[in-house]
Amino acid sequence: MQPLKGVSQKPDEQVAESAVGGRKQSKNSGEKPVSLKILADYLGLCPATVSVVLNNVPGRSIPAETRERVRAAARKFNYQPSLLARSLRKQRTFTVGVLAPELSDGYHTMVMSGIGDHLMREGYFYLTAHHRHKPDMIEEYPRLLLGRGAEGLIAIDTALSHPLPVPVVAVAGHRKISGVTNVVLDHKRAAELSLRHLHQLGHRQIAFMRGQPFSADSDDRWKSIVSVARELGLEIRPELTIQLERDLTSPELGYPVVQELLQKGRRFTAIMSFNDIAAIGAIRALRDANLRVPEDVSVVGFDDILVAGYHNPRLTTIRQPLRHMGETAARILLQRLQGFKDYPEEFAVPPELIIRETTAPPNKRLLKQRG
Amino acid sequence: MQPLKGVSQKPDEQVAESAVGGRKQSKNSGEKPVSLKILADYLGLCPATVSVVLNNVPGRSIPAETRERVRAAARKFNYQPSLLARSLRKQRTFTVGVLAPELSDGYHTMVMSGIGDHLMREGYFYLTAHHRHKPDMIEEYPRLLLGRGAEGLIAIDTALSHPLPVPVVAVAGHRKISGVTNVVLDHKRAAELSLRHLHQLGHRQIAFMRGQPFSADSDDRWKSIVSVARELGLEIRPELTIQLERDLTSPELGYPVVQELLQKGRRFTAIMSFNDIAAIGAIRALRDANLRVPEDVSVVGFDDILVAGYHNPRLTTIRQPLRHMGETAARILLQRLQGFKDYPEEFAVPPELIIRETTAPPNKRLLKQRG
DNA sequence: AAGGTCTAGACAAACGTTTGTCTTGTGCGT
DNA sequence: ACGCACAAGACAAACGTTTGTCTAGACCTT
Repeated sequence: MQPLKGVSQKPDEQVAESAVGGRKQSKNSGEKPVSLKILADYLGLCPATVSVVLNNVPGRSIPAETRERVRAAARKFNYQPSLLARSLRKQRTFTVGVLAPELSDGYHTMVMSGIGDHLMREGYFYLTAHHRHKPDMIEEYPRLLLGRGAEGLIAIDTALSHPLPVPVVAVAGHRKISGVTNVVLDHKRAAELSLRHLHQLGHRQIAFMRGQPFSADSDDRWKSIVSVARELGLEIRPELTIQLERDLTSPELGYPVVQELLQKGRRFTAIMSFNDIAAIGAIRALRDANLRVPEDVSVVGFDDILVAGYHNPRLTTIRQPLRHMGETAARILLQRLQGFKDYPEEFAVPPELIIRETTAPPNKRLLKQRG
Repeated sequence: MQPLKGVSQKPDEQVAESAVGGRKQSKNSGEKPVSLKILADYLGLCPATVSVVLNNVPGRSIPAETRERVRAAARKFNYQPSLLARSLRKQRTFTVGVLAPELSDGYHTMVMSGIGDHLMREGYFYLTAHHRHKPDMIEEYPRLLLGRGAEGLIAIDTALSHPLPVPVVAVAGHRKISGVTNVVLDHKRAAELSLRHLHQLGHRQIAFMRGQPFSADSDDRWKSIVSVARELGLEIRPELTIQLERDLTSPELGYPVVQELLQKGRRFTAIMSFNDIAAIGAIRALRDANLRVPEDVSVVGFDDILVAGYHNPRLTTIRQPLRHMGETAARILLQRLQGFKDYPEEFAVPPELIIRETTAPPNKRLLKQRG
């Protein structure tokens, strides 16, 4: 018999046996993990056979007794196959890469949460990278993730610039790129819901926020608003249009721009914000100018991030089913990884209007006063 | 010359050259990534030599001309080494695992953000897993992550039950486990800051929230409060003590418990909440009972998650430097991975009192009325 | 008793790297 | 002309798996 490396000689040793049942993991703390080869040596078998047993490979004849012996040994030494080695051999890593601009704000994490749920449920792992909208990182990280074994990528709000050699699903990425499936909000529907809501309440003087140029959603959303406004016969006035520029995820994003609008003496009875965060900033600017929300000015947010419902007053907003979009993205990616060729180029998810406390009919009297 | 697999025969071919400079990545979309062996075949060298050049291994003599030839070829075929294979060979993956209960709420994502920043800066990747406080998952995922190649683990608010064979850093995990470094808040200091603040304002009838049993921080924080209260001569009354039970990350966590307190007619002028989310729920319950915050009841939160500053009224709270704690955790873990043996068992980070709008002197008149 | 079929498992190659050792050839000094 | 040092790179083993093929013996059939 060969000398064994790192493990006890005696198969029937009691001490080691109890280390499995009890909490004596600490015993194994410093030691290397047990490999197939070591296990095989211990059992007097060859590694291949052990592998076959442990993976229940069909079409191999191994007697039940041997199988049990192998499994017992695996338990005993707490054998964990090296997924690294397995991945190398099988050319499958069961790992995908997730790319996001940021990890700490509500939008992305909500999507990530949906992605994570689905991936873990399906037995996949994921590597995360964030790029803060920096183009060189957006260029570099996909490569790194692929090198690191990612079989596919999910990109959240990320402006991918060219095709990649693996399946990619983009959430809120709007460029059409070959090989990239886009999971997007149905922005037309979103614009309909929000504008119609304000219109029905009686608002006609509405201030609009356009998203930052680097945000993937900005363009589509704006086009939809323009289109729906036309349908409703609502005028979009340039002097009531705010262009966001700053890369912020705090309400400060919406505060100064609304403040400026007020200082210039513009008249409006409602604001359609680009997102909830900016809406909160806008509301603060309004309050600081002694305007009440919604009595004096109505505000509609966008996204329905967690904060929206907690805010005071609670925010009327367009809900993006973010978690669901994340799940959808993960699901589509996994389907594509499983060789499903017939995937959609775009997958639109319907938004929902959540009416809370920041919208009300316009205050005619006030409007007159301020003009 | 050997036949080459998958790449063009001619080294000087113009088309391939331009594929590197231009955006023609799409050409390579379906194909397998180029391996060292293929590259070597193409160059008429052996894989080892190519590896040596590309990694700038010192102590090897390769003429500059050959080196340049190799590098040119690598660029040309957009060679990306398989980190999988490299990891297997070098027994280093540059990957760590991150374990969290949840991905979508402010607390964990803020910590994750700090972790992610530091790890990426140092060239590490990380795999994430979330367990929703389910014990079997807390048991299983570390194993999986290790099998997947994680060299170390960071556990956020996770009740690890036993030592692991790799370095572990826990954020807000309070059990002392061998091999686990704890990054924790200085809870004693936190209790001092918040209680003293309320005490100085004049509050004597304070309702307290105790965290859920499964939350790692709950115990320590409570003990600190009890201890500081004693020092200040403040009485902690059982009928004003709320025990949180539900596993929620929404304000609903704090709403019903405070409502119940009010219905029972308890007198109090301030609430010390277990966290910001619960504080927001508490405030809502107070408002729904026609009590004003802070005029009638003061509320102190905990964590200073993003929402705290956005809320209306803006929340007075104890800031946990969450991002910083994440960074610290990552830094300690990396040090330990680099063989730094002399790591601390515990690393306490000081909190900060953020005074905003939810605390004010007590309303004596009201207190009398309600009694 | 010879041939055939099955069983139990060994063997070897492969995945894509890295790294220690070995070989070949060239140029040098004497 | 000889040995030597050094340059340039080949060779092989290893990391831990998986999987297709092969073999030795056992058992069965006629």
